[in-house]
Amino acid sequence: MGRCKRVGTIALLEATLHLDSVSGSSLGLKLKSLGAEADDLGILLQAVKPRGPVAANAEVIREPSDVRQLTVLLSGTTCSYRRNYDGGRSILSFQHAGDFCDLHRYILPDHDHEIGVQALTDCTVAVIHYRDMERLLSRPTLAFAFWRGSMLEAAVYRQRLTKTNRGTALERVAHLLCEQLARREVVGIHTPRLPFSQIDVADAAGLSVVHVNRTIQNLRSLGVLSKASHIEVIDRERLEQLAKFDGLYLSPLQSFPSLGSAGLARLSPRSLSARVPVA
Amino acid sequence: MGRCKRVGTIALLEATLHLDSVSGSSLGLKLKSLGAEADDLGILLQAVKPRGPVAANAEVIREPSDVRQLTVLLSGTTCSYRRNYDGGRSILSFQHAGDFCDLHRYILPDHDHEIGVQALTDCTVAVIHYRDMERLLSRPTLAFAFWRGSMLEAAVYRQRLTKTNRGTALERVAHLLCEQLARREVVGIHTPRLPFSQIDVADAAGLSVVHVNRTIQNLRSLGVLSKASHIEVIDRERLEQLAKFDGLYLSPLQSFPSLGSAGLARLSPRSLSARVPVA
DNA sequence: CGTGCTGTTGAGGACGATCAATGACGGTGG
DNA sequence: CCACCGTCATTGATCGTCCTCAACAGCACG
Repeated sequence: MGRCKRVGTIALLEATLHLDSVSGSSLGLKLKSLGAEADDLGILLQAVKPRGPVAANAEVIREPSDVRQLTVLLSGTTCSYRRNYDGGRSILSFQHAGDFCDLHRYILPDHDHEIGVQALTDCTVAVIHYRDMERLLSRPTLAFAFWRGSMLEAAVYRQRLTKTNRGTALERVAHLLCEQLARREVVGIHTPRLPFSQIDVADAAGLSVVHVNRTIQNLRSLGVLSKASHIEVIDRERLEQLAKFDGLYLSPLQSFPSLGSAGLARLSPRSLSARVPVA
Repeated sequence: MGRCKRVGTIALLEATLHLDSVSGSSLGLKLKSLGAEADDLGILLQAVKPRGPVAANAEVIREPSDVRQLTVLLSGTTCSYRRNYDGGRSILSFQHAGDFCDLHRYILPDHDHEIGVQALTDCTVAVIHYRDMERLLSRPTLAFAFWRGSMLEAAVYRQRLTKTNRGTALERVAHLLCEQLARREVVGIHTPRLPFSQIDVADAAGLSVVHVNRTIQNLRSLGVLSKASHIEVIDRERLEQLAKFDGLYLSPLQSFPSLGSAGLARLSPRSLSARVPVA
């Protein structure tokens, strides 16, 4: 798998493309985390066309005509969301530097046209035209990287599904924050401060703003978040405890000894539903 | 994209592989719905090795040693689930004939080892060894079909996320049922009866069994479900109304006129969260 | 004819939604 | 410089959906 072939060469390639080295290296780190090799990055970056800045709160994918291209986030933070019938916003996931904003509609047609992408901070974005994708995908390792990207997205949704359905408000919020911290680290962002408003958190966690506020105050009084008016994690370990967070699902390549589902013995039929304390 | 090249040839190929034609054609239908061509099906079916029956309530993926192969469901219904800390079962999704049970761990290593697959009815399954996958994936249309499969899975999760977070119990349950009906139709299953217990529905919808029971009784009194002790939809249209169901996200290939996000004008910043009645 | 699983019903309680109002902050224009 | 405005954060009070606990009925199974 793609070893660390020195970030320098990547930054160099990016520089030739007028991508600033910081954001570019986020894209590079992201792709390496998906198993792309150093050669792939060069090829890919040739296809990445800068598209300039997007102001906070603006839509990243503007109109249907953006359809024939893939949008990639170079810096800043965005969210993909959907409107629910009553006009509310449901945030499906966040994107950080290096993430693709609309990979979901490259292969599937725009059935998910109802999904929007909104900038949460000032951002810079770039695009890859669909006609260039074929060339990129002809490289197996790169094709696999894209596929992995899709599956990672699915894994994130899965995780959210389980944490969201059951679980208290505190767990949901804590888990959401943990996930973002972990995903940002993958692309080289290590700040403890997250660029979300409480409204964003509410829409992502499926809670009311009021209750998110109270939950955050709770986290603050526990010494997990700073007292500042923004969201800043100061005791990450405790946060992960509270969230019962296990970041394994976010690292696509790290293999580890097959521990299997050893503990999960055959239990009686559907009574699986019952709260059987795991052996 | 993949026209209907006559199901007969598919059935023939399956027969030579000792796959019964009914279940085989589910797999065929599924793959065609993902854009695979008739030629692809032949190639694929050569790699599909029958693995025999699985009794209701048993685990489909038995142990870690099943890791180097993909499991595909030929007949019956299964669910993929995860245990949450308290021993409860969270159902992530259902599989019907033709669906892959563990595609999620082909490209990603078994980070999601904690995901189990349980038979809800008597099933027959087959496997594709990973070593055969490379050959399959060398065919672009087939590789795309697999990728589409992953993305479709993600789309299902997305939909569940929005319907599950917000939305009443009745909506959640109704939507769940609608989704299964639609997905079963894709693979040629048109019966109005669904092979789930109320416990399964509860674990999938993130509700307590008691409340699911009351919700189902509600649906029965509305004339949507039959009074029988199993789950049988007798007024599907009404069910889809109640669920606000739009099955578009389940049909990966059907393209349609770009209707874009016309109605969603640029609104003021994050107040998107507010219940702005959609213009 | 018990045993186990699923389905059903009742009562009480908790978590989180909703409604309403206020404070803090930054930007804009007079 | 200050009044005005919009956005976000915060607080209190009330209400409803859904959870939990508990018990029982029907049914298949041995």
